[in-house]
Amino acid sequence: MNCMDVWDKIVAHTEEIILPEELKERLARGKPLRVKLGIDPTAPDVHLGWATVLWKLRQFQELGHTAVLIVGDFTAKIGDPSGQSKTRPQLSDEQIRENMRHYQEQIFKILIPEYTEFRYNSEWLSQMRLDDLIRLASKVTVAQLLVREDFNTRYREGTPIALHEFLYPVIQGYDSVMVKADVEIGGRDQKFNFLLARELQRYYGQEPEVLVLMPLLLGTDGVRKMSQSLGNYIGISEPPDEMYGKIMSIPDELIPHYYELVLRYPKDEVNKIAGVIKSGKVNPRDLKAKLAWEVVKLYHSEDAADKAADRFDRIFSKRELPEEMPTFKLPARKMRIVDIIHEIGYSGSRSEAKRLIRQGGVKVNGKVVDDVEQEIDLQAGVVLKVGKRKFARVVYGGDTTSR
RNA sequence: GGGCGGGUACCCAAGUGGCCAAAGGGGGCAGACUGUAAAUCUGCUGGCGUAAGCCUUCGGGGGUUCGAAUCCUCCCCCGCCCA
Repeated sequence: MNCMDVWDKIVAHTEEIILPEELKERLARGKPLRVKLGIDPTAPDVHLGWATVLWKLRQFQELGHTAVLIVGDFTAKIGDPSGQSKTRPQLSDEQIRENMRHYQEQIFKILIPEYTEFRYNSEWLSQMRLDDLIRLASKVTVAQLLVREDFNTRYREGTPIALHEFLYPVIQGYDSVMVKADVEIGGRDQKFNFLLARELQRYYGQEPEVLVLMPLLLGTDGVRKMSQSLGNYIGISEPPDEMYGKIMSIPDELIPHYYELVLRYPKDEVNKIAGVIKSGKVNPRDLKAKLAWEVVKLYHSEDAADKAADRFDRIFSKRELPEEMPTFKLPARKMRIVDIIHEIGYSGSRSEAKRLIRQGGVKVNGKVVDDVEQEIDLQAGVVLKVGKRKFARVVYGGDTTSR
């Protein structure tokens, strides 16, 4: 692989690199680079959007560079002292450990463990003294911070901005200083924070890190970026059926976008796909099914992908029953339909179950049951469908409940 | 420290004594239509109850009243302006 190949590979699928010459220059030195990636331990699910960043990081690893993962445990332990933000809950050591265990399981589906270094930022932040912090803070002006879009709009709209929120980007930048990052990688929404890191590194006499900014993947709603807190995400560890189903439900316009960012297809192929969709020659559904299949294959297996596709077609295209469904054993021979639904956990409350029944969303053995009071004979076992996608086999069988 | 404006359900937001479990929108769920897409239409959207109804919810505590999201009072929190 010659230099040009390497460079093309690195640039592929990135949104922006700041500055490319600096990166070229550093790569040319032939020494392993330290590539920083910040991790928020409060959001432990790796989703497809985040995965695009991880794949880019993996490329660096394949080229012999080191991934330096900074776990933001310090800030996670503080939480959001003003209590304003639900996305920044306060976590205990225990929870952080638990989240990180879960996180690593997923992350190493993509990253190479031997080239991955984990650092917890409490390591240096908990040692920091107030005078250190003030000195650090003096390097950044409020005007500078107000440039950041979300701060800016909140300021203009008069919604509160707590002082510590201003501090977070500064602290994040300080992390870069502490690990002497050569490169920092992340979504393009991190640009502001990353630029600040460069300035701080310069202040501490370090060569500023190169920024590798990745495009943001749109979530299943097709409008906002994929994010755990917005609930529009597809996790890389989700069961195959879920994953397949969620991908099938993305808006059509997103198909090329997903081929590009999730499957990392080269630009010209993505364009070809977009062209085919536009031409109307192919049912977008088929391209979406292919996409869903590929993604499940990527994160699970070919076999799992086949099964998921098959199940999907059965349930939604042919409107048949899935081959497999969970079985619940309930302790009574006859039960009211509301109670059954609630008992097997397919509704959050009895009222919700009633609602579903009244709206015709519940079927027993293929027949709509719209009477909340309807008693169901479980002696022989029944097949229950709740809403569009929940199925269960329910049978009388003592007091054990199992899936 | 002073003045003004605020805090309502998952989110935004109306409501200023009973007709308020609380308008409207968003989101979500369900149904129709479909390709579990989009768009559209319809319905539902605190809990318990077969139901009548009961219970909990309008920042928190006390109070007035037959009755409070609405009035009084104290407290907490936020924004703007002045210092």
